[in-house]
Amino acid sequence: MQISSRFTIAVHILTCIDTLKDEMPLNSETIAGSVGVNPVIIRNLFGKLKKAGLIIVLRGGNGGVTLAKPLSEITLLDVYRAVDSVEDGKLFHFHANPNAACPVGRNIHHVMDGRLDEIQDAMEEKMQSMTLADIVADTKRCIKDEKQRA
Amino acid sequence: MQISSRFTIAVHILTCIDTLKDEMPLNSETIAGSVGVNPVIIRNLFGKLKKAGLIIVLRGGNGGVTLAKPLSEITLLDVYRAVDSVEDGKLFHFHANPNAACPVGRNIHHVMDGRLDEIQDAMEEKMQSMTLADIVADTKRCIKDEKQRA
DNA sequence: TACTTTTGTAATAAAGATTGTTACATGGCA
DNA sequence: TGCCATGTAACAATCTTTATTACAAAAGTA
Repeated sequence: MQISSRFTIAVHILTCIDTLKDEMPLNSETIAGSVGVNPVIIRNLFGKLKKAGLIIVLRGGNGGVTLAKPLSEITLLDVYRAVDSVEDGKLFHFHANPNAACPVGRNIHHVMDGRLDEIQDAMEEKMQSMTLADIVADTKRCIKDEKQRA
Repeated sequence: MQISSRFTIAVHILTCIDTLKDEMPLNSETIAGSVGVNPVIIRNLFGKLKKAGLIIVLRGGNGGVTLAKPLSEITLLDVYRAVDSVEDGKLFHFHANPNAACPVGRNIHHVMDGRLDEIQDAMEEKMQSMTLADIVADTKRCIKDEKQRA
């Protein structure tokens, strides 16, 4: 199955915070409007991103969300891990009951584990090489291009 | 969410075919016994692996399954793709309704798509570098070690 | 203090995928 | 004609995701 949209939504949230901070109040309601989901989904992700130290969230009038660190210090891997994109941090679901009475059944887990980790590492290293600063820079460039065309 | 156990089960199946071919009849029943799932799960995977040209499946008495090509020519990526490990071949689930009325909402998909593809490519390249011959060699070594210890 | 706004979170439901299981038709060989 | 194994349909159980309502808790303001 696919990796949860929590990940792309979280990137969307962080991009909004930096890109729209001078244009509108940044709360779960307005961001939900941009993402196209229920505000509670956003508030739950606020909780995870806050716990990971990526954002600061305040309650009450004039509350809302701000970044806790520079965009250049937030990698896609940080976001991916913050929102529990996969169960227990493991990308692959290994079948649970291989038969220990079979020579293959009792060894396959051990033989595959290292390789599955290598594959996951390759993916996570690529994620670590990309920062939110890259994403936001591209987004702002797109917006500027739109204005020029208009 | 995690990648379906169809992937690890399929690797288990192919490993059984080569490792146990002289020890027992290789049909959905015996392989299901090694994997620890219902034979119908195995038969459904037979269908996908067959369609991908990795195995040959015969019905009737003395039926069962054999490899369609050398293990060294089957990569983990081949198996991963054969069994539809992720929907539409896309690793990431992108939230479906970003708001086109928002500057971020109407650009985020385009900005992220290339990067998500890069991440997926990094993972798939690693998978392509590993063959079933590697897995089976390790498995046979484990089995030999077990016998020495006994 | 009372009011308003916004987060935090529980509870619930609907939809979708995975996995397990039974049942039976189909194909292929003796 | 039997026998055996695959192919597949049909269903159910479980789990995760996503959506939604409701309300308590916190924080600022009049």
